Amino acid sequence: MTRTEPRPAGPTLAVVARAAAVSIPTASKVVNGRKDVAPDTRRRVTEALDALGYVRRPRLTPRHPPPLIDLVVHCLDSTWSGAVLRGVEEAAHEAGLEVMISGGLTRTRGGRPERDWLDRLALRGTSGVLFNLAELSPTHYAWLEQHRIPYAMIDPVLDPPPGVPAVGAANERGARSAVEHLLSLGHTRIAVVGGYRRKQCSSARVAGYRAAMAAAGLRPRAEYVRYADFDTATARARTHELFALPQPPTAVFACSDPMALGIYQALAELGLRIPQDVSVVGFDDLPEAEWVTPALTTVRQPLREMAATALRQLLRMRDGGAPPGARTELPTRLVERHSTAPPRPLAHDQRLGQRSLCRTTHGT
Amino acid sequence: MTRTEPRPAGPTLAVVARAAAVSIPTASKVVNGRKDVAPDTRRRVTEALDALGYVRRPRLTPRHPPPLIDLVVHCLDSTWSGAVLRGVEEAAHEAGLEVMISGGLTRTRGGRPERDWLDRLALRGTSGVLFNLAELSPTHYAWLEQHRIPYAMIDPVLDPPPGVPAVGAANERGARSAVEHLLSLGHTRIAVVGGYRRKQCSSARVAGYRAAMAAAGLRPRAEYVRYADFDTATARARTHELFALPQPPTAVFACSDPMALGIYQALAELGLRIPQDVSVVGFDDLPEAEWVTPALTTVRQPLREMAATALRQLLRMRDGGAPPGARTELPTRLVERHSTAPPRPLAHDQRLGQRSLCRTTHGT
DNA sequence: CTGAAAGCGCTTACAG
DNA sequence: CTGAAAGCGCTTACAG
Repeated sequence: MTRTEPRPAGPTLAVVARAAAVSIPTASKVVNGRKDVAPDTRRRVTEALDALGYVRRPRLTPRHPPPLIDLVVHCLDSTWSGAVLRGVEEAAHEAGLEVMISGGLTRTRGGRPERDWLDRLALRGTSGVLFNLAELSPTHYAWLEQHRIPYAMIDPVLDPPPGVPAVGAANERGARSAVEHLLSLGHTRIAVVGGYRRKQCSSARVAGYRAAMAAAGLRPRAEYVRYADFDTATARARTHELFALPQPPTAVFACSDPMALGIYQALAELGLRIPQDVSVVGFDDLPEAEWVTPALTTVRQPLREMAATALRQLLRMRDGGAPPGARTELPTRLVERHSTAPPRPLAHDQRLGQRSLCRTTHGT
Repeated sequence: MTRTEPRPAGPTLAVVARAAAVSIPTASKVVNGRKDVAPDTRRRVTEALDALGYVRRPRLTPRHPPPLIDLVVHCLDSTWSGAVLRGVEEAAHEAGLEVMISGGLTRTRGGRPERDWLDRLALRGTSGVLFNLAELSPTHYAWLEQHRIPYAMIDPVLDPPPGVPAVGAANERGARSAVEHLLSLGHTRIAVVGGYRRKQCSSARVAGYRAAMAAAGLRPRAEYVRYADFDTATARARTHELFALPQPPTAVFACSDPMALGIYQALAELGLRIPQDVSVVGFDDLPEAEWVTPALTTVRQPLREMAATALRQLLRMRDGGAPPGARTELPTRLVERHSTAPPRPLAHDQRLGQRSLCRTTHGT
């Protein structure tokens, strides 16, 4: 905890008023920018205010939450968070609010935020809380309701209770466009590396994959569908499994860019080239998609805008607006870069490792 | 600006006290965790507090700044800021403080922060302000002093007035280690791409380059020293200039990782391979150094620790500790990855573009 | 332990 | 325009 100790005391309004030779109410008017003050009086008071370094303390009552919103992120130094932070900060600035970074849920135990954090939040007040990628428990929701703290979710892992703003991307459609792109290139043996097996947010992308395959008359084999918990290292391991299959895929759709990076690593370890030997598509369009070689073709998720939208919805509700209907889905867009190409001719029937043999022959 | 309007009013202490059938002072004691309350009374009050969702408002006087610190960053979605944010947040959490993101200086005009931001900062109070990569004007310093707001600088562009904590990395030594590494590989035609020509922070790295060259008995040619304002695109342009020279370098030291990325781009455009044709060393060790191919050899700057250190120094001073002497410099470390190798034999005398001709011959 | 009384640092009518 | 008076939402002694 902070010290509440000595520290040079700033002057009170009374001191300023005395210095300017006016009453306290008059000084108060100047501080609050009221009009009914004579120019000369205003000048004298302003000077005293400046000279003494008066610091105004807003009165904080439950009716007047401080002009700030809380952003809860799990990991502060990911490029994901960077995009979200920027979107939130811009929208907050527009609304005259500042942004407090909350580590509360980061240091969660068993899904429960630190009691300290909750207490402090209630203590200082907030105009609202924005949860990024969060999975709140019923206890959280109850607590927020009880304290009448408005909140909203950015790309929630689970859908929040009805009436709570939740903004995500068009996961199913986005995934579909990724797979359709691979299909149009001529791939049929397309694998998918999903995020969490059971969570709705990532199952929508796998569903998009299935839908695109089905629309092309293809039934994806069970062994082509893997899950890697949105983790780079796990995706790398899954890729090794995929390419140890009797019939490895010719293309892989990763349900997130960080997982695509894991696929890149595994492919490099296997001596397979992207996109000549294997095509890879990601999902997110984080900055690393451009830094990697070859630059990653991926589905762009408008993170900044998602974050800004969530904040605006929160504010609208707080000000008495109607709650948004269901989850808001912002459109995605396929960004074609250099990680995809038509499949290698013989790849269908041969192990991909035996590259040198396949140069001239043609498969199916 | 925010609305200060209706909003469901939280209960006042008086309401809670009435509900618990105690006096206001007694309710106040419970809220403040005082000991002199009977257990049963405390229970009744606590229940009323919870049931009514009472939100405590700390009294904010100049003697009691809110338990929060402000972090001012220029760009929220860079990996640099991510590292700094994380370091600050961790150190702040340790100290029981929360972190407010300030866009104030981001939206600066002519070096002056928005008046709005300054006013608001004074209004709500802060335990201190941390400036990241900032260049403050005398006006800023005066304002901060007048309002008795403690502050510190993380990797300042210009050194702040004496007595103000400033934490950076050992720029000169770090740069020297980068160039010594290239020297030890056998390079002699080593170019440097610096940040800002006139700013102290980046000139220290160029000085390190010169020192290492001099120690090896080499005098760097003037045309091998370029400046690119810490900008990727500019670094790319400078690289094209460098390799249009009659005698292009065999290695380039970039004074930041983002500039190294620009060098990568230019080299790819020129058909030059890293590290076979040209070696590249960066400075920072941001995440992208690992994502790029080949992985970048670079000088690691402990950003998280720099940020945490700046915060701790600020807090120590606020609590009456002695100001740190001069700028604090944290040690750097060369991280060897895959962007450096010995120079190509003939590279000294031939244009690097003519690769195929040089395979078997040997130069100086 | 409890709470009436006084005080703090304002702000809000409102009389002049 | 100005400021005495009343009020707000507490907290701080302190008497019982």
